[in-house]
Amino acid sequence: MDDTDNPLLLKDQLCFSLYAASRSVTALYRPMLDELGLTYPQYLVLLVLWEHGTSPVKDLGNALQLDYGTLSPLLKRLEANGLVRRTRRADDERSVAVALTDEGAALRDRALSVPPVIGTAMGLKEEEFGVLRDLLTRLTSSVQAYTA
Amino acid sequence: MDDTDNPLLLKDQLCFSLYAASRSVTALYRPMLDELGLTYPQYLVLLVLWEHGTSPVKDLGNALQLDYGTLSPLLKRLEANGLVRRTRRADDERSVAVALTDEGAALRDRALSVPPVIGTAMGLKEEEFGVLRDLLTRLTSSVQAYTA
DNA sequence: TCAACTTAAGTTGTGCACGATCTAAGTGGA
DNA sequence: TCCACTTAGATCGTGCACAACTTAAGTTGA
Repeated sequence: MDDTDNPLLLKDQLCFSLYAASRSVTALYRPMLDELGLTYPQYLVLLVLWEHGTSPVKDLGNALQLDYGTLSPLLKRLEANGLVRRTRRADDERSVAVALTDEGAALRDRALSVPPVIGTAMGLKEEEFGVLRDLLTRLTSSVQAYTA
Repeated sequence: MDDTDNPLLLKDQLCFSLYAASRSVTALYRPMLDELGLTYPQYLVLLVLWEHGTSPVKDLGNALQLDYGTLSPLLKRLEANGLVRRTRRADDERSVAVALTDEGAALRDRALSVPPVIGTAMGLKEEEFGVLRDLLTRLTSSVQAYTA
């Protein structure tokens, strides 16, 4: 078998580079987020809340591309840990508003120390960050357009 | 708060682009792998076996950067589905050799139709694939060097 | 030789992801 | 009005990921 004609070589698979990179970055976050009592997806939810304030579960799902099956139990854990509060909206009883508690809002200050460490560990040049983010964003929207 | 000084904006986080891209690509694979009766991590294990033949669990773990806690049950499911066979090595009873069954080996032919579809759906230019894969590979090794 | 150590693998528990299913609340048209 | 439909969210089951722990086999040095 001629390797140059083999489309199933692991090292050539972009999908595997992506999968491995994503897990390695999550692993990089883990010890720092442990100190904050957060998992990586929980951290992402808080990023949205710190940025946009109280949001319905649906908006969190849109922002992070996660469904209720993932978010409902995750938010329940965040609530159990005292970082958010969930309340049914009065004007639409179907909707649940997720709000930061004082403790959840205060955690933002401690989280500010995280991104610089991540950036350093990634070891890319300044302009490479932009190139990579742009390629990933285009890849994702192309794939999602194809799936839809 | 001035957005340009906010290091916690979701859309600026490379880590989120990575996380979202990885999940979207896995979702792209899902319907095609469903037809083969595989999950995405199972597909990756088979890529290694198709390429290298019978391998100890340890080597699979090294190739895919997965630990025994992930691989042991995954391999048990692949074996239950008749795609691989696990046998203790005679020369070192600690090691378990994972071999393809005839059925597992035959699945390769059907898997050959998958990569072209994935490539099309990603919608990147020819040279962008290489750039992206290279950036991701460097990112991963830099992050892993930092973690170690 | 045999106790200390290392290595390969498995097990358990927690927390994502996601498909499938369910419920309850809101909406719209004949 | 009221029935079909849609929407927001929760729940359940399966399969990763990964940390922590356990077991059994192999290795090594005093």
